[in-house]
Amino acid sequence: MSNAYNRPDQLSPELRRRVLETARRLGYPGPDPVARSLRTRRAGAVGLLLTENLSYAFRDPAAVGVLEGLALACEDAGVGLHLVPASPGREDVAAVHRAGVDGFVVYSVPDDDPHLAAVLERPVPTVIIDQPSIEGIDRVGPDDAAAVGKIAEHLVSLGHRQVGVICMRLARERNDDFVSATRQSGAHFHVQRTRLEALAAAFSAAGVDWAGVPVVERFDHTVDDGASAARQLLDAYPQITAVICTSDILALGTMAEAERRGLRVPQDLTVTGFDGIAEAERIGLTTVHQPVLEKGKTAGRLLLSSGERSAPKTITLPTELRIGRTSAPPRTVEEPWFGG
Amino acid sequence: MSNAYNRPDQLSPELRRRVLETARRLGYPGPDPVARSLRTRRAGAVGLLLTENLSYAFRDPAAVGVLEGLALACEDAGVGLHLVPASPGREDVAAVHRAGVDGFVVYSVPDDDPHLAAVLERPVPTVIIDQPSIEGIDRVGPDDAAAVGKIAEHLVSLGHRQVGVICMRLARERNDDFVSATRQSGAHFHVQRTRLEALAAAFSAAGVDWAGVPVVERFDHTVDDGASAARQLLDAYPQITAVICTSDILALGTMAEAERRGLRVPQDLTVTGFDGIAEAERIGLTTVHQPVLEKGKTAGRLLLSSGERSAPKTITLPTELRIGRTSAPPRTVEEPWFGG
DNA sequence: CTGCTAATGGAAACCGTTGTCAGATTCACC
DNA sequence: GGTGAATCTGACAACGGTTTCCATTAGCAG
Repeated sequence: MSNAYNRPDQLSPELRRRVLETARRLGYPGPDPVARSLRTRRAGAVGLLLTENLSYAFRDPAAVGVLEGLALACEDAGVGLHLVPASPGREDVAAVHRAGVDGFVVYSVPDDDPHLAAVLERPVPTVIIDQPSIEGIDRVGPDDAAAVGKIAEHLVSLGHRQVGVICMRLARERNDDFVSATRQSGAHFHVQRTRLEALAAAFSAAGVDWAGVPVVERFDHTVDDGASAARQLLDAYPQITAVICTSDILALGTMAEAERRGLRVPQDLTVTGFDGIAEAERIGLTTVHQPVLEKGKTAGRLLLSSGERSAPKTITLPTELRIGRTSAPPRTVEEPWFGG
Repeated sequence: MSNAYNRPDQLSPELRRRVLETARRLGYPGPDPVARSLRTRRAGAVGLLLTENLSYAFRDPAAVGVLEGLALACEDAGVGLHLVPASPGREDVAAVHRAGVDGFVVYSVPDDDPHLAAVLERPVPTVIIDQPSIEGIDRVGPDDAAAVGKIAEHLVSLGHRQVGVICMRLARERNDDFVSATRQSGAHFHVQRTRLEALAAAFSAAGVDWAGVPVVERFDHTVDDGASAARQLLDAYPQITAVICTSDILALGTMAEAERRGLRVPQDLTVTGFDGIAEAERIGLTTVHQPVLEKGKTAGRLLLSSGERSAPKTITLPTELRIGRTSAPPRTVEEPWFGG
């Protein structure tokens, strides 16, 4: 029976025809995939864990890009992609236990995420995209420190010394406010922490006191949140000449807020992003581009090829500084030799 | 053992503790999800079949919206979403057979799709989004005929009589060209066929000979393909005053081509779309909006609630004509009473 | 101390497939 | 007719859980 379905070459065409005919007549719907998976020990699917409200995940072009790349890799290999239901709110780790998959791709979760812990307990290979970085686990991501360093250098060389930062969520607890030094250094999102550290290093090297640089955090990752963060930042620190955002989405919000205030970009305010999404490119945002589609694809391939490999692998993807129309030297407020 | 994990109340805490302790010591990774699924006859996942290159699926905001809605419904119910690998090219129906799922959502496939046939053979509930429409199978979709009728009425009332149509793929065989009457009426994509029929009915009623209305088809659904279709259409029929597109993506391409030609929209050319994606709204495209997120969510809920129900259900979602800045009365070429 | 009931632990059946293996049948060929 | 290869048949043991069922024990009352 099994042979008729799975190994047509092992038996005569006539017999195969007869078997299949009889099966059809008896209303047999074909081998049960679950039973088959149990026996063959292959589920034919890859799990994807992203601890983010799915709405946001699908609304962020960078996330969609990763998803697309991963789906492509799965499609190539003929395996399914299983989206694990894991909202940030619910602690429902059961979904991770229940997922019949051959491996997991984990996309950008905090290092103390319970779902992640549940994934790592399972005896299947795992690849992490972006964060966290865990000893012994495959990881794919950009070199965040270097990437952010490029942005910082660019701004420093333009002459910016009074800057502000808008970043994404740093921990699982919501904090839509300014960020303290301890929260910065204790951030559970490795990527955001690294980016802040890289900024701190670069600006400190340029003689800027990092402790005096305001950092605003937003839990949700939307354009509107970017705008409200920019408002909060500029209300408190109007002297700022450049706003550094750790994502393009937040930067788009900052642009909107700048327009609302009548600030011209880049003459009155420089704005930078991160990711290099299409929308950013269209409006000429200065940003660091990272290959999101490649990121997903690489993670998928890495996962599907594990088993041939023993040592854990870390793949660092290239990034590229894209200087657009939203960065320029700061407007020098005090220029007595111009004034009357 | 099973009780220790799943029914803590059925045994003494002491025993439970001892069992779990021993399990941990032996390196037991918890119950195997596949074996569990086999016994309980619940996979805890919903399959999604979309016979479209995944790249395009993720690039089309309407498709992403559906996906998002479906994912939300699954998240609510705590079940996974299993993307079945099924490119239009490969006839690899095995992936459908291999998917361990409790039901399928089928999104916009041709009525002769082999993957769809494979899904229907499986003894699990199925919900179809958009197309095809199959007797006895749950379906969720807009009232395409009525929706397109609104567009047609709008254009007719504006005075357009010389129109052209750009539509999506009508069959699994590629045809990036004008569409014959037989191909129109024999289209395997129910939605596209219905839309064309509705246009034919509306314009015929307005005294326009439908046989003389050119229809251009594109296999791939991208902005570039929309542009090339518009070029083909306008090269052959420069007298056209309005281009009706069966999707916003194609309409965006048409807008681009119009600009390339130096045609002002809407003064020189009226362009309409279908779907109501964000990008269309932003530029003020005249289109019919359909609630794509709701579509996915409704399909998911319908599928997950089947079993409580016996009679197949068809849910028709509301659509709304959104008149934007891309439609206006045609430029009257011969206006002798105005001329000198 | 006996008898009954309730709680609990352990054993066995079952889910539906695949893989193996022994035995039966067919067929060709010497 | 005998031999060997090729093909087919049928039985059976996993795979790793869940569920049912039964035996054992504990608790308690008479």
